[in-house]
Amino acid sequence: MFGQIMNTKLPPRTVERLSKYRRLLDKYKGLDEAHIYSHKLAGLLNLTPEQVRRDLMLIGLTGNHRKGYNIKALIGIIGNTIDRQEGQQVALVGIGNLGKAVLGFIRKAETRMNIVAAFDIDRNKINTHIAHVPCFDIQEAKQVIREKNIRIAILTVPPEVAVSTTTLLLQSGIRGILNFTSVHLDVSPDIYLKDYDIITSLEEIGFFIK
Amino acid sequence: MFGQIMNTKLPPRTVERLSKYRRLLDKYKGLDEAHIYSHKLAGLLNLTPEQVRRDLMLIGLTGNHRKGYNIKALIGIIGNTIDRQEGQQVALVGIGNLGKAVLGFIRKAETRMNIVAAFDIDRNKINTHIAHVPCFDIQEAKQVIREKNIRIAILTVPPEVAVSTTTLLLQSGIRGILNFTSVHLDVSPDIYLKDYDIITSLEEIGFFIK
DNA sequence: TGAGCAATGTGAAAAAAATAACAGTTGTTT
DNA sequence: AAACAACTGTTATTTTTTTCACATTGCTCA
Repeated sequence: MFGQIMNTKLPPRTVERLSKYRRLLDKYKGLDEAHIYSHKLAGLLNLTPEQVRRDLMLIGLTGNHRKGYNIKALIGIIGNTIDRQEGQQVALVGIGNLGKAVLGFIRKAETRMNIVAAFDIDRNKINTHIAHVPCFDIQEAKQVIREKNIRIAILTVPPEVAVSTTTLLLQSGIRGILNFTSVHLDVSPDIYLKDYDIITSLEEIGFFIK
Repeated sequence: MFGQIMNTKLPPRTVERLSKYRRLLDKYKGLDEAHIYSHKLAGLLNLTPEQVRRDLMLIGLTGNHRKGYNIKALIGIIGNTIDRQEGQQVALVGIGNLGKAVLGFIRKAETRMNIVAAFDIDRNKINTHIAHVPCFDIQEAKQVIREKNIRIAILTVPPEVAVSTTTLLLQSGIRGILNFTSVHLDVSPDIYLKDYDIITSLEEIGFFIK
């Protein structure tokens, strides 16, 4: 309906920005105008208009030379590009403060990334629901991940068990990991790993403002 | 002692990696060998040896052509490069699940980024200590931030108040922000802002593994 | 209707970052 | 002590990402 899925490779930075365009515009949807200019969108996200136009060009979205880009079409095509049709299943591994916080975030956001299982070792959490997500014993991970067709894990376990947990996850078929532990995970190149390294980020900020 | 502070501009990616080298090597310190090869260090962090050598070159560290890089010297020079002598003061703003988790992380890590104050609106938290960090009413932010010479804030407040809180922080003299809210913050270019956008990261992972 | 303006779309240039290539060093071995 | 091996230091090349520049388009309004 909104143009075809582009299976040409997109630059990682573009994918990142596309996700942001959509989240921003989800709020605009319905309200206000039906269209938005590249410079408006750029301004809202501290980008340049050229960057925005190029990103949209790459996913085959064409705007109106006078009115800008149709917001619904934009949201639609971004969805066709970066989502799987049926959404993707995500597991949360480690239900501590951080895990709960992440759950809260994602529940509020409009996204097709569905957290469908959480894992922990705490008997008090296992077999309960947290924020509507069923909690399992990490022992059952392999089975649950297979059954629910989960490919992505958010890793919020204590650092001591980060490596062993990762090994288990990879054996269970996980293909992408969002790593909140400060532990470096050594994974093969076909696994998509994204590190959220708080200390490093802080030190980076520290360096650049001094 | 370990070579001079280089005040030439370093690429952001280099600064990021330097922080990681140090964290990794802090664990090696004392143990094992006194030296490490670029290819060993690269292997441990999934980088290329060339990248490592270039980074170290940029901070003026020179290795031994046969033995590699002296680990203590490496840690020392990275410190001289990216730390302030006296460390830097950081505030945690918003003491929810996420805030507490972040506190836990940083307390465990060896870093000169010191969290010296936390802010919230919850009467039950104000004037207590959490993980040895004193908690203040956000109303007092301006005063406390000035007094304690805080320049960096970790923003873990609910999205509804993200923008207003940021305004307050910037008025109080904060120069760098690590933003955990999914809200886009529009700050002037002289403020160093780093976004931890969980949804975007997840969608990016989703795209690249499909 | 047609001139003007304010967008878009995109090739080309520039900047930033990563990778390759290799000469130069240093310890080791015979 | 000469040949070797395995590193480092750095220049050159390639790749990736951003920015520039400008022709083209589509609405508006005189």
